[in-house]
Amino acid sequence: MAIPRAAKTLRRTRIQEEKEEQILEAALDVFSARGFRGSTIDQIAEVAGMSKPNLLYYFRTKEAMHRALIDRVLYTWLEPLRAFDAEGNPEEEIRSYIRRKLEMARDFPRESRLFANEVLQGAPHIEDELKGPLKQLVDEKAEVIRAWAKSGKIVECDPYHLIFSIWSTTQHYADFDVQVRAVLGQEHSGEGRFEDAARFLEQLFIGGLRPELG
Amino acid sequence: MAIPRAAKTLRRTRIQEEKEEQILEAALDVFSARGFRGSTIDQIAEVAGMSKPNLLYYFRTKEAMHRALIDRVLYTWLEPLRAFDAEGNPEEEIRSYIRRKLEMARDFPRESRLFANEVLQGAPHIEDELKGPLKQLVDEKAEVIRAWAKSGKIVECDPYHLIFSIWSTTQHYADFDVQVRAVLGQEHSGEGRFEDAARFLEQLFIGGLRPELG
DNA sequence: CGGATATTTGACCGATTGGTAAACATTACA
DNA sequence: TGTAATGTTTACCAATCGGTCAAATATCCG
Repeated sequence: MAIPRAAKTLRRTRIQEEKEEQILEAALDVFSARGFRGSTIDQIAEVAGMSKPNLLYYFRTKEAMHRALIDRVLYTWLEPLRAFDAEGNPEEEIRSYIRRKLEMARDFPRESRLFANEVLQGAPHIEDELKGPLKQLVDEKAEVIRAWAKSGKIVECDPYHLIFSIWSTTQHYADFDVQVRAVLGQEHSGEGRFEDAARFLEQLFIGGLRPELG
Repeated sequence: MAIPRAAKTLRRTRIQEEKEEQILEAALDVFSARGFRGSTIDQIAEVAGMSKPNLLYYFRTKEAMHRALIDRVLYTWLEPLRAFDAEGNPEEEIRSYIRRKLEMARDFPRESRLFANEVLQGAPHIEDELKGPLKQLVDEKAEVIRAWAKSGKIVECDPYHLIFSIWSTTQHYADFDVQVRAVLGQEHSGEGRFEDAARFLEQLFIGGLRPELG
C-alpha cells in the first residue's frame, strides 16, 4: 500500500523536488498577487500546470502550501539586514543596506508582496516569525546602530524607526508598484525609476534634505 | 409595486442614509482587514448586524459596496496632500504634511489598509482614480516642490520620490502595524510609538541624519 | 384608520470553494 | 522483467460563495 502523502516519506525523490519547486513557484505567483484568502488552489494548479488533486498530493492543504512558501522565502528576505555589519563603516553600511533592499524590491517584488499581504491582513500565519526571529534580528541591529550613535559616528536617532523607514521606503516600490507607475506616468515607469529612487533615498538617508548653509 | 432597489429612488429616506452608513462602516472593517476577494458579504452583514439580502437591498453587488466605500474614503484620504500650500514656508509645509499623514495612520488605519490592500493586489478597482485625480494632484504638488528647490528654499531633490517616501514611511505604521508592534515588543507598542515615529521622521526629512560637522 | 410604499427576511439557486476516494499510470529497483 | 511504491487523474463531496425571489413586515402619509 502506498504511503498516501509524499510529504510523509523520508527520502525525497527527484520528481518530488521538481514538482514541489514548480508548485511553490506558482504559489508565489498567486499568493503574492491575491493574498492567502483571495487565492484558490485551482488558480495555483493552473499556473503550475498540474491538476488540483496533484497539488494536494504534495501539499496536504492550502495552508501547508503557504507555510512552505513563507518558510522558504523568509530566510532570503532577511539576508540584507543580516549582512548589516557592526564593524563596517556606518554610512556605507546604511547606504548598501538601502541599495540591497531596493534591488530586492526590483528583482523580487512577488516575495515583497507575499509578506505585505500577510502582514497587512494581520499576519495570521507568521506572527511567531515576527515576534521571534525577526524581532531578535532587528533588536540586534538596532543595538549596532545605537552604538554607532553613542560613539558619534552617526547622528543620534531611534534605530527601530530608522529601520522601519528603510523597509517602508524601499518595499514601497514593490508593494505599491501600480500606484508608483500610475503617478509617474507611462514615460517614467521604465526601470529607471529604481535608479531615481536609489538616488533620492541615498540623498534622504545619507545626505539629508536641508539646504547646506551658505 | 415597490421600486426594487433603494439605490434607484431619487429621494433618499432617513432609513436609507442610516443603513447605508451602517453598511459602509461594516464594509470598511471587513474589506480593510481581508481585502476585496478575501471578504464575504456574509461577514459584512454580520458586522453590520443585518441580513445578507438586506445588504443587497441597499447595494446590488459586493462590488457596488466596495466602490461606494472607496469613493467615500478617497477624497478624505487625499486631504493632507491637497492642503500642501505653495505659499507656505516649505520646511513647515513638509513638516505638517508628515504630521498629518502620521495622524491619519494612527486615527484611520482601516482606511489606509483599504487602499493598501487594493493597490497591493494590482488596484483592479481604482486604477482610474490613480491615473486620473491622484496623478494630477501629485503632479501639481511636485511642481510646487520643484519650484521651492529652484529658488533655493529647499535642497534639490526628486519631488515624486519625496512624496512616495512620505507616503510609505507614514502609512507603514497603519499598514504594517502588527509587524511594527511585534518588533517593538509589548512594552513599546502603546500609542507612544506614534510620537517616536513623528520625532524620527521629522529628524529624517527635516533635520537630516548626517552628523553635524565640528 | 388604510393603502401605498419602503424595508426585511427565510428559503433557495447555481457556481465555486477546499478537500477526498479510488482507479489508473508511471517509476524505481531487485 | 515483475512488482511494489510513487505519481496522476476523474469523479465526487459538503460547505460556502454571490446573488435572487416572494412573502412578510414596517413605515409613511392622506
